[in-house]
Amino acid sequence: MDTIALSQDQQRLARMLKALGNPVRFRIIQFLAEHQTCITNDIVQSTPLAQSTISQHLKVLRDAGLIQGEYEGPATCYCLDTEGVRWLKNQIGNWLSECCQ
Amino acid sequence: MDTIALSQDQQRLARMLKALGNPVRFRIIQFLAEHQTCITNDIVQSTPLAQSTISQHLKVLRDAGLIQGEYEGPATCYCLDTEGVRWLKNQIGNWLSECCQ
DNA sequence: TCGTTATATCGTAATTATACGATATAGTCT
DNA sequence: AGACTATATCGTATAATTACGATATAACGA
Repeated sequence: MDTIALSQDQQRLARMLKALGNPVRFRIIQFLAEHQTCITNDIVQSTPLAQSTISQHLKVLRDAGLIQGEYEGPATCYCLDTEGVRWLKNQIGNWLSECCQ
Repeated sequence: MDTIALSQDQQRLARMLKALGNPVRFRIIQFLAEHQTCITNDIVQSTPLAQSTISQHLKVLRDAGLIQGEYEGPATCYCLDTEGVRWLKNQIGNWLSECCQ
């Protein structure tokens, strides 16, 4: 599957899906959806995992374009990347439309 | 994230997303969508990967409920699990509907 | 029954992901 | 400047994934 590569969009989509495929990251997205916006520590507090671990997961989600983070004083304020999430939902919505409804 | 576990549906969803997050498996799904139905060897031929590798990927997709396979003589005939794909598309469609469109 | 064909599974090596503690960085307040 | 707070990054151990070749399984035809 190296010769028959994915398109740019498909690569982006696969990247997002992979990011979401991890249960911890999936929960982080849910958490952000419920809380609109919050700092890293809020997310850390909601889990039994170490701060460094969560920070790592946040990076993956950020790189995938699913969340955004901006500095607020010493903290980082995270929220969903609604643009990215919408794009993802759109892609999946149109995906395999010929065969699966 | 062990204490605050995912629901049954969310686990199933995450499992599907993880399966699709791999570029090889993503291409297999595309291939099946284009060819409707085909045997393992057709998929193997379309890639530079070994037969055993593809077989392994097919198992992951099958376990995730994204494809179905049934024996046709010595071969296995694969096709999309339209039920599963539709469920996935539905889940993503309704997902985060409050915040993202 | 004995090949032949098509897959699945096994054993295993190499890579990637996941988790942690320790440390670095950067803003804030005194 | 110095202490405090919140995060990110580094180094590293462990686990999971991905790939391969070799082998097992199961149907089919001579």
